[in-house]
Amino acid sequence: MTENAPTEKPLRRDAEENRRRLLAAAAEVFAEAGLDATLDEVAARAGVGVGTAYRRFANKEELLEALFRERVADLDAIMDRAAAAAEPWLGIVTYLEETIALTAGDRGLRELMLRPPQGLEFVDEARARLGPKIDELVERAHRAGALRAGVESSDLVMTVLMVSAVADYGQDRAEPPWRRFFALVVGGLRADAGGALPGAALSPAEADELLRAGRPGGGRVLRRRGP
Amino acid sequence: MTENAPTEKPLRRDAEENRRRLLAAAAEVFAEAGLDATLDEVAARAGVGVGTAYRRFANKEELLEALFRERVADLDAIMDRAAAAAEPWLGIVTYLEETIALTAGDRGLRELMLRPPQGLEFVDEARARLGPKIDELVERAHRAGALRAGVESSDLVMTVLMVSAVADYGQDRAEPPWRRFFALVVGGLRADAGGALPGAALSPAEADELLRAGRPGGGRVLRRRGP
DNA sequence: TGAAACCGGAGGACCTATCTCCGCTTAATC
DNA sequence: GATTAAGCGGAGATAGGTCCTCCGGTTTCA
Repeated sequence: MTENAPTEKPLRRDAEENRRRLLAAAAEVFAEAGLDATLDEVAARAGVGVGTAYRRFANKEELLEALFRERVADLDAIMDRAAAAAEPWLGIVTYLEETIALTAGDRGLRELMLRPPQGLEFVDEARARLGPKIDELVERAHRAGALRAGVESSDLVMTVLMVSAVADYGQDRAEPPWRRFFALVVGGLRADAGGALPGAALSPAEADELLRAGRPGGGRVLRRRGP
Repeated sequence: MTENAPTEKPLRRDAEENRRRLLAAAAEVFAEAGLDATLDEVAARAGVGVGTAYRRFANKEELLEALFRERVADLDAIMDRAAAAAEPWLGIVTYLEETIALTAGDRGLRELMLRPPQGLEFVDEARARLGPKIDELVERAHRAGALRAGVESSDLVMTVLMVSAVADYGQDRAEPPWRRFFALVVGGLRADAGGALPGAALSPAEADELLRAGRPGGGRVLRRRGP
């Protein structure tokens, strides 16, 4: 889980331990406070000096990458599982439910996917990979007549967004509240929910722009030094 | 609409004109960029120097208050209209639809209601007024058997939140996209939508905390000078 | 036991936002 | 038209925050 590449020569024991602590602290801090938490905060939570943090990770960006690489890979895994679902409708629900479950309570991951700081290519790559997989899922469900007329893949993305917006709270409960709100929404996607939705769906470009428009802060999360 | 209190002696004509321009510019800027847009931005959009802005409004807080007082009053008006609706279910839809319509495309108003900067009492007062009115609406609808079993007023607030989170875009279209997403959600609230929702609703205190937790920035919008 | 690796955290460099100040301009009044 | 009080612009002072560096002292490991 937290192994380092064997190509580099191993760290001293205390250094290795501190690295582990930093990653654990970063996971907590970014999950709670979002991407613009400072490395000072992370270091403090890890019980370690800032200097140590910057010795292990050249900058905030590098820490984010180390931390979120595998979490983004989880999103890919979810899509694969959804595509392999026995029934089309189950695939849709799998995608929605597991994506929300993964991002609920991890504000950092949400912000990473929704308004990616420039300079994190692995996020852009992931977004580019994920889009077509969702399209596929939607087409399959429509062919089976399982989806409400007129529902497009941007509608599914918006569904994730809507529920995620409200998913911050109460992760510690036995039944996290977002499941309640998800239950509220998901029925509207089913074929038997009623006629076609009003208006036109967002085009991929529009959906993307909406994502990037983001919340306060407008996308500027990393303000690197450099020239 | 933009009249000043007659208790103060009137401004010079150019000053009055600039005040009007500043408010108009502020409405645009805060609607687009949210509450942490700067007064410099507002002044620039108004075609006026920053000095003029700070001469007319002692600080950002005062400008926000002048700007949003009436918009908050609109929320009260919506609640009254919803309470007076011929049928209970219509009341619910009125509340949801009109609130979303008002806040969609006005990011400033949304942030104001969702993570009010400390020191704007009129917002807290409004929030305190609005809560019981929503409760009333829900009770009435339940008595009439119009609402899905177990739906509480916090669920309605969350519905507004969910759709609002996605309402930023495309206000200029004939049919703004949020209506599409609203259509997706609203069916889940009806009595015929299915059994009770899973889990427990958020308590008022929990809902309030979720609101205040807010997005990046955590509530610190005004950073006053002073001692 | 010695040296290489590592540590903490004060503080430097830089940025951004709020608000002030003052020489000049404009509107209102006589 | 002249007088004067009110208003104007916008550079920059001030405060506060973030990212990252630096170096004297400590710890690990051979």
